[in-house]
Amino acid sequence: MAKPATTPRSGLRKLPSQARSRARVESILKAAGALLGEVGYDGVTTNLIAERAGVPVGSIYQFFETKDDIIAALVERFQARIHKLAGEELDAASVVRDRHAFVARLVEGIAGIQAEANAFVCVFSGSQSHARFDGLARELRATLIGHLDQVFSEAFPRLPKAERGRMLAAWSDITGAMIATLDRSKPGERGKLLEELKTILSAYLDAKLAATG
Amino acid sequence: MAKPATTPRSGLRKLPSQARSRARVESILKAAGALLGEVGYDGVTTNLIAERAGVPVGSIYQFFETKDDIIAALVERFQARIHKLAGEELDAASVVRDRHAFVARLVEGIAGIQAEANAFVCVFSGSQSHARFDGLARELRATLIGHLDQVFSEAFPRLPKAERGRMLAAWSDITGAMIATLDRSKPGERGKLLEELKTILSAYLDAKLAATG
DNA sequence: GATGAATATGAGTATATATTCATATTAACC
DNA sequence: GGTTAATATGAATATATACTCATATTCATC
Repeated sequence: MAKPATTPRSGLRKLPSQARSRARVESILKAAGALLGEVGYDGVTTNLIAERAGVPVGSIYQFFETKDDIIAALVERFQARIHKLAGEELDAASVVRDRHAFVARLVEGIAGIQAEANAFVCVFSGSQSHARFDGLARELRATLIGHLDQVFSEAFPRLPKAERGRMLAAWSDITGAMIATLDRSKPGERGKLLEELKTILSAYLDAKLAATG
Repeated sequence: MAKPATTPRSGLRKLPSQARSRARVESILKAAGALLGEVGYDGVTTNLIAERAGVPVGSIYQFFETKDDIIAALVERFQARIHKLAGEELDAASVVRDRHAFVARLVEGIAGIQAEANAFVCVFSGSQSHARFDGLARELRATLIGHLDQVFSEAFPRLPKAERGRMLAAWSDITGAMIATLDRSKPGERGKLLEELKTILSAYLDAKLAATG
């Protein structure tokens, strides 16, 4: 009775096996991601998500145990994207070759999945308000900062470890703040804000490197 | 009966006339500001504030109409500080003279009132989740960004207005994000994080100016 | 087209949290 | 020290929101 009919994976209460339900799960995730950007984590209610997704509340709980599991599913996708970026485009050699291009690819990569990025922001910078996100936030840190830390330590061996850590923490904070702004920006501004974020991170990186030689 | 005994001002339901109650209002504000940094706006409950302040819940409502009025009172103090900074230390001449020192004074000025700064962050970057903060957020923008905008337009006339606007918006986002991190940092890290914030804002400003000549 | 499994539905429940209010205590002033 | 206004107190109330569940519908497979 409480046993799910299909083996649960990936934070889903049960795997949607029919096309109909798979589409529903997608619409729920999409609605939740968009709403996160618009009204923030605590502004998001299950009823809001359901309404936006065009499904009744009950359907949400057909596939997700809790509201937070929706966020968690989005974060999982975010992490998958980071892994993909890491494997394909963001290695030590490419930072050394052209660090501004590296920053640009990172920014574009994250901004390319706005709904998931909104979940990242909510968990990453909101974990202090919601203890249940602690574990997820740690994972996120390991995924994003951990990878960059490795790349940078290889690319810039003269930059002390502590400095690198502070810089990457700040990078994440800055990126998170701008992602949030991005989501509320007018369509025409979006591109300019992305350029702004690239400028900020690049200038900051340059300054850190200049300070250490 | 509903009429307050003293003329209400400054968001307070009634002015505390005795020393005892004035101290209570202070302890409530202090507790609320600290908790904002620790657990965020939605993590703050009136019971938590009361407990931390060492007063019963009822006492909060003796002086504040709603929970948000506590935040509003903190924001008011934040604005007062900005006005003070603006009048005394942050004018166009001083940016032109030494813009890194200007940034440093701004950062120190804001970081010097952590409890109030936490309220600033909560209203400034949280207004999307809480419509009731819309007006307050607009005021904050006018106070902080408005002043800097004026100073910068005088100091750097070659920087286009739109660029200036984007930069100041980003400045606020960055500062907000770092303030939040600051509050959760270990005591020993605080100073270094403040330096980091100065580095970021300075490097960004330099980059913008370099791009425009 | 019949049968069981998957999915849909939304009114109803449980819980958390802001706010009140009736009552008790303390200060101020004559 | 008596009187009134200010303040204190926290159990009780109102409300919002996450989540459930009994029932209805749709899908897959024969």
